[in-house]
Amino acid sequence: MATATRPAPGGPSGSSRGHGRSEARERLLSTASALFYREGIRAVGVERILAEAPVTRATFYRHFPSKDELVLAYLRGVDAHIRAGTQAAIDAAPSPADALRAIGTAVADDLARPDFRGCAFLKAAAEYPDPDDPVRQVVLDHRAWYVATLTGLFAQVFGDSPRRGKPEHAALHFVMMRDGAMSGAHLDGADAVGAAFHRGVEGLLTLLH
Amino acid sequence: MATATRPAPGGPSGSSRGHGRSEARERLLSTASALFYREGIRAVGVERILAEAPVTRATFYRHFPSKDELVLAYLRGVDAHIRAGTQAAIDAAPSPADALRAIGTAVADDLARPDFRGCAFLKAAAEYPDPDDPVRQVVLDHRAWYVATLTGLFAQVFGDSPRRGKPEHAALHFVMMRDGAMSGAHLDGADAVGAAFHRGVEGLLTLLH
DNA sequence: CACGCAAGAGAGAACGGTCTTTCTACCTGG
DNA sequence: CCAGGTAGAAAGACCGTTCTCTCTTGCGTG
Repeated sequence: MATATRPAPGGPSGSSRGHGRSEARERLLSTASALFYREGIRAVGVERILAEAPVTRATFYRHFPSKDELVLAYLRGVDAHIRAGTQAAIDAAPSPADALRAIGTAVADDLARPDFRGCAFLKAAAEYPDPDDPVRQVVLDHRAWYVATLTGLFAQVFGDSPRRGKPEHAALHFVMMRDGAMSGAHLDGADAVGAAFHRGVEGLLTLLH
Repeated sequence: MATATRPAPGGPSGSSRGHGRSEARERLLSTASALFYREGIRAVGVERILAEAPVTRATFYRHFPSKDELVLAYLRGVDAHIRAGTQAAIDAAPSPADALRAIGTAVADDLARPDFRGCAFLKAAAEYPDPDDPVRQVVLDHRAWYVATLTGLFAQVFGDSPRRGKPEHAALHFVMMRDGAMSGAHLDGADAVGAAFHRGVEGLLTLLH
């Protein structure tokens, strides 16, 4: 009985046979995601992840061919999560303007979370400066989707009174404020930056109704 | 004559005796600064810096007790450079509003530089998540100075018509747009983001004259 | 003036640590 | 049986740091 610290050998969900998703894989990904986001990608070694998952080296490399692939899975997970939340906010909003307001509120709520540490994509891009890196591609895809979504919403808002500027300009302004709020909140204080972002979004919307 | 590849044994400036600044030290700092900014701090090893300076290991550790200290010198150099440029822009401007416009133009010019890779301080903060790290302190000092400077200028502008909001709010809004533009420019395209930032600053200024 | 010496800089070996990755061996449940 | 898990050793590369040795330069002293 030398195997003392073992976390439920069988696992709760029985069907962990398929190679797609398994209990160890999910533990691995969620633990790594939290560590990558909180302490940085390069700063977190495989050893740390294995210790906190907890999972052995062999299991890790059976599910992910390399650490880089785990990093990509982490970013793709954040991307999927944000896209789903944004789409839900749009579907629930009674008007395009309200959808934009809801997206802005979601950003402001993020800033106020106690474990908020900035935008996962901007941080990842800062750690991977090579433009050809697959990590950068995921970041760029996410941002392109975000700008396109905002542009579509602003275009609908502009449809009513098309004399206040271009939808692309409004979307870029929104993203610029979001990026700034996300980058500065945990440095200058979430409350003040959140309030500034809220005023900015409100100003952008009342400017063109 | 085995010493083939040597870069001017004596050096151009003779008085390299004082331990404060020397020719090798400046080469070291400028080379490291460029590498840190372009490829990231953690990603650049001492080996790379020594090879590109070029400088030997012994010389490096004679001038800097550790790589961390070199990183701090890099950030303090950027800080000093920006403070000097900003102060010069303020002194040259005929009015506080023009000073703010000049600071905005300086930011926009930065975005358009071909070697622009984002804000050195935001990137450094992303690579050093520990709030107690000396690197974070330099970043926080720089940002506090920046916000204070902008708040002072906006307060002077508000002095004429004090009914349009608080100077702190305007300064925070300016910084938020700057951070966003700095973070997104090399991802979404410097031209579009620079134009959005310019429109944002212009809007912020015409809103309260 | 000649000499010697301290100091800055070059060249390179080497140490201890950490990182990612690979490998072998054993156990368990359907 | 075998797929997926645990356990642990270990290879190979890289990183920051320390060390020893040599060369050159500038300056004060005898």
